[in-house]
Amino acid sequence: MKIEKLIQPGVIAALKKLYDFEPGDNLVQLQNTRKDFIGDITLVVFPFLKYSKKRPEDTATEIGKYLVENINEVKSYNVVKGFLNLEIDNNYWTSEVLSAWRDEYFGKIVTSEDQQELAMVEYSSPNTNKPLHLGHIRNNLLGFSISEILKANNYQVVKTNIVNDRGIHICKSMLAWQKWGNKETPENTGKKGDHLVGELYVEFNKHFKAEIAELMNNGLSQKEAEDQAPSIQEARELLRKWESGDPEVVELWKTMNGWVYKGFDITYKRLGVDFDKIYYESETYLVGKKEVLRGLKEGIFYQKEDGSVWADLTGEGLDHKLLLRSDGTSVYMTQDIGTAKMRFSEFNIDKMIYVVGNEQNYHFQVLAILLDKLGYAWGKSLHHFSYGMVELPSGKMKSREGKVVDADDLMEEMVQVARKMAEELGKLDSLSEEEAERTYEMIAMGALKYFILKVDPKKNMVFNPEESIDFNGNTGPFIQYTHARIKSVLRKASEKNIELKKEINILPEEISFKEKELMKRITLFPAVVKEAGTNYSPAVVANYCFELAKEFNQFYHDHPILAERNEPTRDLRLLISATVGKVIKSGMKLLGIEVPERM
RNA sequence: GCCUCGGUAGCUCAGUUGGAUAGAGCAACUGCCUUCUAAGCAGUAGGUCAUGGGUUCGAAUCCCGUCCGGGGUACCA
Repeated sequence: MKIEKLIQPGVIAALKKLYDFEPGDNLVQLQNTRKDFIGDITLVVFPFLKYSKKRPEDTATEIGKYLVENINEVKSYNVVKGFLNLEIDNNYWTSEVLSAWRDEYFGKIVTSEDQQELAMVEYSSPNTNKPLHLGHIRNNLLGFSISEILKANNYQVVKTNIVNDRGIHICKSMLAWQKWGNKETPENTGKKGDHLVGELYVEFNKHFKAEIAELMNNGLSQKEAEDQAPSIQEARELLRKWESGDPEVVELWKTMNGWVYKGFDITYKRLGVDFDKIYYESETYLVGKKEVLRGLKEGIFYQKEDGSVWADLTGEGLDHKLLLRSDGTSVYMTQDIGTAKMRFSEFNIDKMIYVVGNEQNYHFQVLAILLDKLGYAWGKSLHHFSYGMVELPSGKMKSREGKVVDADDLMEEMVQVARKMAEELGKLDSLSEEEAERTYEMIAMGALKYFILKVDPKKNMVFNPEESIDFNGNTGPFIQYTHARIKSVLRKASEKNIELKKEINILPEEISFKEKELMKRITLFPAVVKEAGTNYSPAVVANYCFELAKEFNQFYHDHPILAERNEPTRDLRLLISATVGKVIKSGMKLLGIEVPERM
């Protein structure tokens, strides 16, 4: 039982008895006692003063006395100003840790399948004209992690990806291949497919930019130049041909997208993310178009004289939104409407979550309204999991200029650093080469993932490519290392035939401050998982894991475990160690981070 | 212009529904491996929580103004 659940009713009863006052739950403010004071949990009594009509100290004392007399687990109290610090009996903490250790699902809420809601999480959603970069990494890691967190909060989760496989951006790469590609393929160059296509995209922009400059020299405005440059005209022509099903163009499109998918698969695999269902824009945009036309027919939308279709959102305090261009082609929004329709007809979705950058807040605000207007009850309930940008010290990444941190390069560098570091420390000498490689990979990904996920998703973050991501301090490897240490102790324990006991018979007064701190920290895990789910925040889990690992390392430093002579103490320390290891492992799993047995 | 999000130590970030003396890590400096893994532990130093008001027992947190920055407001995605 959670400690708050134990104390809260007692406080309410105390207030009723002492002051004949019944507070709402939110008036009873319980918080963990700060380290500088004695106690485990603290009640803030200021809100009760107007009912007690007494000084804060006296009010606190009266309530404290009542709680000690009426709740077994409350051992003692002390009062500092308006804060009532309660000390909880140590037996409570040991029994909580014991049940955490025994509970296979500790921290998770799991019921039978028919009681679970279905959440669909869309993430990644790449364009197929360039390789994945650090921004995509944040997206993928957040999407994967939030899926794991939702599962731990009793959701059935369908991970989905909408691949933006059609449109003008692909045609730019296709055109570049036709004109300047020299018949290069991944096979004849050995290049990764998505990288090859990405190079072509940059190539296109190089020519495009030069053409614009020339046209502007000839007196055109920037806007006119951008519209009339031969490259863009040709790319548009390719798009028209694609839409009309020109076999040659469609063939090239299929081939180049195929290259890209092969490349993406490698990146996704190394990153450790996957999908249960993949949608392709080329298969959903026509559905969207149909929906928009239906909306037009039913008078939900309107058409301008040039043929373009719009939604009037002024009633919602927004602007007018384009849904179909004057030439009848669809825009981003059109496709998202189609995708949503397909998803909801295919799955019984209770909660739809879009993991998409905050630059698209407006887009999703509009999408929700449009779906609602089109008559879908679920429209309003979609959730845009909006996350901040990854920036370089010099500012935003720009893929058009090739100014990006490439996902594959970054992962490879991380592994190299991890390998070098492990070799210098001589840590993995006892492992086979294969196991060592696997561990470098695990540590490198741990460092990268933790670096990204420990930051509040809502906030922008800065990545400095000049400084490699740390492996010491508040990092993934620090937490992984803690786990490996614990595993090492457990291995040694079983070598010595020291078993984890089912009961702990330690005298409460023999429990040290740090031991108790650790036990308290362990019991917090379920609340952390829940909070992470409610707030869509892997960062909450990440920071918890760090605190837990840090406290364990402090404990480990000056508490002998196996060497401890007093058996009950040894048993408790071993139990704490094992449970911390278990919690670290499942916490890190929620972040998509594996933990090694040795490192 | 309008909408929106943000500004916490030199740097990267935490900071629960408003609570006690604002915390970590990195970088700098100093100690600790004959003992269960030193990718660790302990310590020193580092702050006008952008800024000015307001709300109250109490504000980094809530409200208003100002300054600075990001994003959006496209027949781009």
